[in-house]
Amino acid sequence: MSAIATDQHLVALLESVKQDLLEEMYRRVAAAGYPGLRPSHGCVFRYLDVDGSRLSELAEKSGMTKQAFGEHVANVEALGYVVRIPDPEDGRAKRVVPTPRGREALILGRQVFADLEREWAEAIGVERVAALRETLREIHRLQAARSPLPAY
Amino acid sequence: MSAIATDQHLVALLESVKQDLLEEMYRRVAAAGYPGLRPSHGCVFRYLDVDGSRLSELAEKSGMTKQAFGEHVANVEALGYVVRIPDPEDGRAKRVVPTPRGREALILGRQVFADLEREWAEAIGVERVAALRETLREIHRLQAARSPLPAY
DNA sequence: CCTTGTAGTCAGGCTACCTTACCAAAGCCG
DNA sequence: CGGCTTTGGTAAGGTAGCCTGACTACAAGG
Repeated sequence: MSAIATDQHLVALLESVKQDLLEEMYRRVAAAGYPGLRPSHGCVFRYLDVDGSRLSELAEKSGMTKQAFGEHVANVEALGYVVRIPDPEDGRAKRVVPTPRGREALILGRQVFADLEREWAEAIGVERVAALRETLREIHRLQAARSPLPAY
Repeated sequence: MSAIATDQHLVALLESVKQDLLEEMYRRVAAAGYPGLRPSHGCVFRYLDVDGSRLSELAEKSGMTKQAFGEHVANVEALGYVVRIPDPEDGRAKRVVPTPRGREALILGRQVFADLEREWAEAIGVERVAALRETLREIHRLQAARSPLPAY
């Protein structure tokens, strides 16, 4: 729903940079020997404890339904990066646990994000990258304050 | 695929702010009497000329297939914001033309984006919003230079 | 004309979500 | 203890937003 100068459209810019970040990350992770991972798998790893976590706990943190989340876990499991084991403390529950390879990929992924940000800082200045993050956070706070969350 | 401090994760921040922008925009447009529009309809309006445009032209500018684009046009047409009329100059082609209401919504949408940015500027400073845009553009250029486009 | 190219549609498929309905174990609670 | 409710997870089916491949209708050049 906009605009003459599309290369300058904030929505497009935000989307592009997000895409750039994700693509570059998964490109490097794949190149390092951990192929098959897609952006949507990020939700599995994002909050995943190295010792494993409850499925529904991860789903809730990700803001997804258990079903949707469970599907991603199944995919990532099929790729060999995690396994689902019965929770010894609760017969209903299952723990999502990274395999050794999964743990490596997890750590590498986080590393790559840090690397990328460092590279950007070298290219355009540490303070500008910091300012980017800070500005984004402030705008988000501002906007969140404006539209009260859907009543909970 | 990350990270401890998730509120600070750049990917999440970029996504959040993009969402904020889109949601607030469509909220205001709907509140102003133009309901039913969704973010995915943006592609129809984004490059739409006030006098109408060719479907395939819009599709190409949007980086989508004609089929996918055509579906969005059909949706937006069902909402009464555009019509598809045969192109008088080419019997194969059709022109996507905004209805009067569509034209109003189109202009309002662009207005709202400008308003929002101005409001942000008032809240956190003009130069910071400008810096945000500029930094995003630079990072995108940097990253685009790094990964050469899929050979064309 | 007849061939080749272009504009748009139709059919079908995939991914990433959702809702509704269910099962099975856990946790009260009388 | 036996039943009721809650909770963890799965199953089935649906939707939005994209894709590819196959097709039709018209255009345009020999």
